[in-house]
Amino acid sequence: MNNCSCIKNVKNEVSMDVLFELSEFFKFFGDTTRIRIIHLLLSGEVSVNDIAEKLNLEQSVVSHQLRILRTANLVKPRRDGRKMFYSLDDEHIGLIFNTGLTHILHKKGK
Amino acid sequence: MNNCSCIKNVKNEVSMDVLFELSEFFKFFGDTTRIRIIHLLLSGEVSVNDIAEKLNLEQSVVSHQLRILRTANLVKPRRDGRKMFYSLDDEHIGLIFNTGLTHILHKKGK
DNA sequence: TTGATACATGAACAGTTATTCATATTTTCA
DNA sequence: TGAAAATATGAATAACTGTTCATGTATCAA
Repeated sequence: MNNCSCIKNVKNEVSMDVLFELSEFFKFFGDTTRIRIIHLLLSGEVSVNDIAEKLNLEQSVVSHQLRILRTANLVKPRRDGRKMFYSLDDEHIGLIFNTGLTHILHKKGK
Repeated sequence: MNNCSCIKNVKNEVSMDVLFELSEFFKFFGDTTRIRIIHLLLSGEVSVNDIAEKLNLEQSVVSHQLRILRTANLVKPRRDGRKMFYSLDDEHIGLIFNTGLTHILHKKGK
């Protein structure tokens, strides 16, 4: 056998780096404001002001959270005049959202 | 039409309560220690001391995090003598873990 | 250019949370 | 019963995070 660490990446083995990134990734979904924004963007792109109005949040709060989501490449901006439209930037986001949602609804169901 | 709030639960509509619970739920995955514990338990039940040893964590840290996961019904304990074996308590946990993992690996892939 | 609109950002504050250390509880075995 | 092993818990601390408030930047229209 070989005890080189390169060989260690067998099936089901996940490096600590990946586990760290994974927890960092889930953190983005672990905030009410962000999850509400993500949920809203699931149905298409929305401007910053519209997000704030529809979610009844201050514009500053929305901008701050959008910056976090944008830095993480979860949302992407598009400028149109003075407005900024944000939309989800990753195909996985909806999947993860719905997987969690299914869990919650299933739990409430019984 | 009927404006009773009961009728409001149309497709794609999620109440703020559920969105709040959803974010609370994702928080459990948003910590490195907990995600490492969850990952370890994916392959079966493990005792507290074994978790601490395999993850190189203090026993106290593991117990504290296990309590959080236990309170949230994400893990369940089983006593055997003086040992406590913990295992995942919900079929969805592995699914959510893997959905996130797929995202991370896919992101690193390109 | 000036004013107004839309958005971004920085600093400060408050609330939350994970870890550490000490100690308590539970079970087994001599 | 007493000691040891395995785990749980409480309090304190330090670090992190979201919101607020004030202000800065960019774009358009007159």
